[in-house]
Amino acid sequence: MRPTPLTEQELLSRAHELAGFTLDELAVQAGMITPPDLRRDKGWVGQLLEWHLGASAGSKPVPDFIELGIELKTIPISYTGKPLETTFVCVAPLMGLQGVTWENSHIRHKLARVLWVPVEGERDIPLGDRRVGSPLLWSPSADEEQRLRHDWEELMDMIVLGQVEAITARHGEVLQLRPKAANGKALTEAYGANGQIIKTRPRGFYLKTSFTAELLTRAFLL
DNA sequence: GCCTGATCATTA
DNA sequence: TAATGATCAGGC
Repeated sequence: MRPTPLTEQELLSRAHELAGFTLDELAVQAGMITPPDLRRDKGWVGQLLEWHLGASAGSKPVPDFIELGIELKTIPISYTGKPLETTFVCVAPLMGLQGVTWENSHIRHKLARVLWVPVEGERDIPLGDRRVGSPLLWSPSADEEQRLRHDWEELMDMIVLGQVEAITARHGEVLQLRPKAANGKALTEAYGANGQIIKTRPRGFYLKTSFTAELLTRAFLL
């Protein structure tokens, strides 16, 4: 991959340089082969952008740009510029929750500073022909953080009370809790309704498309 | 299994 | 057609 950017400005300007290129063009530069589609390569676009931007973390549980504390997120965009998918943030802790607060939560740190890179995502555009858009370096506004915190506290309360299996994607205005695993057979431990420990599918926190649409729109209007 | 990168595919 | 629940690949 390219050298890791040393400053926020360097990272942002490098991201701006990618705007307008197709994924095929970026793949050639990276020495990668564009897959026919994303059915078996769901993370390919993210990995391609990681290469171009010099993300350092790889698959480690730390920010993509460790030194800068910045997380990289590619986001598939429709013809009208709206996100086509929810955005996975991180796995939800289901055990060992004593002392966990919004302030010290994994998700809050993950979302503290995010470099959003929109990429055309309509399925009728061949993968290699999709173009990269203009990047956005984002931190939650006070209002956005308040809404995130509200949903997070509601969801975590249910988890602590042993109600994880009663949570659906409909809970939360901006943040969802949904299964996150290789398949339905993956199981992890969680609190049960009667204080016992149960086995359940691992869950992840996802940002709803309406929320990420707002972010992109707000930045575009400014 | 957990974590990274996410999108797929079917339903409501 | 948007949203939900399910799933794919790779490294450790």
